[in-house]
Amino acid sequence: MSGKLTLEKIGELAGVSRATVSRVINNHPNIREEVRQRVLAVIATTGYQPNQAARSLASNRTGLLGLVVPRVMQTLFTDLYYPRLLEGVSQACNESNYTLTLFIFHTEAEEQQLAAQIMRQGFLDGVIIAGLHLDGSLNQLLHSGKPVLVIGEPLDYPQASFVDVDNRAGAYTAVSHLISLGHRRIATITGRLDMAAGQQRRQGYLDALQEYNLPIDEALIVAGDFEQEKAYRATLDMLPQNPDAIFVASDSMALSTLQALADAGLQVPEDVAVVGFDDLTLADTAVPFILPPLTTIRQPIRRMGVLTVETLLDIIKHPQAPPRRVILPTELIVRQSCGAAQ
Amino acid sequence: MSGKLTLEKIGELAGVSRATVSRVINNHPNIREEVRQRVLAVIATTGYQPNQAARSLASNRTGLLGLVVPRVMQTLFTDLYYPRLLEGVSQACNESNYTLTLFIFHTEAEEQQLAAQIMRQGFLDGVIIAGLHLDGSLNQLLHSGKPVLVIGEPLDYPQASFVDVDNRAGAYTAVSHLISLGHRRIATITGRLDMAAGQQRRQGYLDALQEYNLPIDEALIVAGDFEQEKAYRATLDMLPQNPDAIFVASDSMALSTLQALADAGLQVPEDVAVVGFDDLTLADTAVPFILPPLTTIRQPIRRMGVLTVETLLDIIKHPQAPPRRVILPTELIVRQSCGAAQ
DNA sequence: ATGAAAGCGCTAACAT
DNA sequence: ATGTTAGCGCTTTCAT
Repeated sequence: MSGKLTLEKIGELAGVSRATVSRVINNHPNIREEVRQRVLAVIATTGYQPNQAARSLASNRTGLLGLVVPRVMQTLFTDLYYPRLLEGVSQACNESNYTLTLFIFHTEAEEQQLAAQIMRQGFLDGVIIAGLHLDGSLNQLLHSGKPVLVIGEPLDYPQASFVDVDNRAGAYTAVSHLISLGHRRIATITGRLDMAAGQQRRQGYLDALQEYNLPIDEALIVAGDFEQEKAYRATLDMLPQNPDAIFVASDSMALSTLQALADAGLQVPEDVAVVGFDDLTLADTAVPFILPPLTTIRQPIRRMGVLTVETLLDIIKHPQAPPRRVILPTELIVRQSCGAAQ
Repeated sequence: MSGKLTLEKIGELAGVSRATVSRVINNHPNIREEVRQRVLAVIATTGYQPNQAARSLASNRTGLLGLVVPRVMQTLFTDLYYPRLLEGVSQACNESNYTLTLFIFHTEAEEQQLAAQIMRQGFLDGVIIAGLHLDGSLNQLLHSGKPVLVIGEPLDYPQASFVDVDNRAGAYTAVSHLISLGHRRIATITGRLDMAAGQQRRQGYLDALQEYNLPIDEALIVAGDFEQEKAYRATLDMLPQNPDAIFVASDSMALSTLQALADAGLQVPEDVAVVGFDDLTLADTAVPFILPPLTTIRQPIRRMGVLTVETLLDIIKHPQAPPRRVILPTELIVRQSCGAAQ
């Protein structure tokens, strides 16, 4: 090995110009097969790897995608939502030869500083924002001209491209299921109503009741804000209304609801049926000690990660096309808490 | 705004050469304060951001750190180990102005392909490998000359720099605790013995017994391999030996042990005391339905992430120094499964 | 303390 | 189908 390996050197060894080597590497057409093989052979034997920085500088593409996890979403790092999302995102990046960069904001100062960095020209080819919120420095990103995709419909930015699950339909399915099991006084613990997920899950609940001509009782609609403590309290406070079933807008809250019901001496599903939303760890068999196992609406989180990358790459390829709105279906997972399982 | 913002343009606007602007940006000494202020003002008003690719090409540094999660470790993405590690790593990267890139291997093909990419010159300033295993393409990385740090002591590469917790001492503490509670027939479900964590936790168990002059009974040492199913079976198979306590080498296995004990009609901690290792979700209060809450050895996972980055940056700065061996202490978390809590 | 100028290694437009 | 060449935007000697 003599010195650093560059395109020039490879060309020299293969008896061609550096431009030809570049073409071979980038799979250009119009290369004689024989030459291509010769060049590839030299590359293989030398172990040559192109210099990414030089490449980016010349081509104005970096092959880097950013995944941004805003500060407000941090609490969510306590369940497996992000790990699963990350798996999907990572896999799709691998498959499309992009490298994933990760930005997790811990403080507001970080958010400020990193937002600038993220928008830097010639640094990221595209950005995924996992959970947008108004109050950050991130909204600038949406106007920066850089390809951006948001996970979770951002209510305040109707122009933004996003990927989300069909929260309304999921909630509708959950509540319809409870109705089909004979329940009539169905309550709901709602999520944050300033987020699309919270709003739409509530709407799905309302739609289902309406569809089956059941009365809508405001006393049965209580706020949980996606927080466990609030859900626990809300459940206890609402119990005097004698619900025979509860649709809880997230599994994490549903756990607290189960706890509250247990503390109130009620049996699930005998006294009150419960359906959650998300199908995160808590609900599935990885933790076998939850009694009773939670019937829930499964989000295809991993798939969402994959689609996010694919959609973002499409945006990068066609920057002028109108905003993308990708909405994935959910799935009802029947376990014991609804009383349907035998 | 006229055209693209470059060093040249900033220099023009500030009435200096581009070299001076570069010096200001990179905090070189020997810049007149007045000039520095003038340049900084122009940068601020124009919103100029240096082009990272150009920077990297000229300086041979990218500001990119890689975190590699090998394929074999994938199963571990079912608990919160990696999310917590990621938080620490990410935070430390933010603080030191490095950008984190994430590589999760899903298939062997991916591992092959990405390993080459990761080693590429001028791409990553340093690499963290979270869980090394022999059979991958990753061992090449250790010989590539690139700064590499491994999380978890790699048994097969004594020369590698690593960060790990003190597994032996942690296990020793766990078992000593059980002994101090009066237990004498203490069993252990071991982890994978081809990993340092598995070996050392087993060793800590042995050391504690020896220290207190308790007999070592091979029938009480059973293999769980860090797998829940194996742990479940191992527990049931070993019960005829009448242990009065069990030290389980991971919380995830400990859950299966609790399940097995429950299925065998035994009470914890009354009939058998249990202590786990890791202090992941399963053990803490985020999931309030586990009965009984698990006494365990807490790993400072997040802190490990932070230290990993700091150590790696130190390796980057002093490449010639001898390999780093960073070992963090663990902590006994007493809950109900050991019988010590009132 | 500042400027001039030589690359860093690659891509892509142009030429042949 | 391949070679020549002009940058890409920055850092970093080397002058002054």
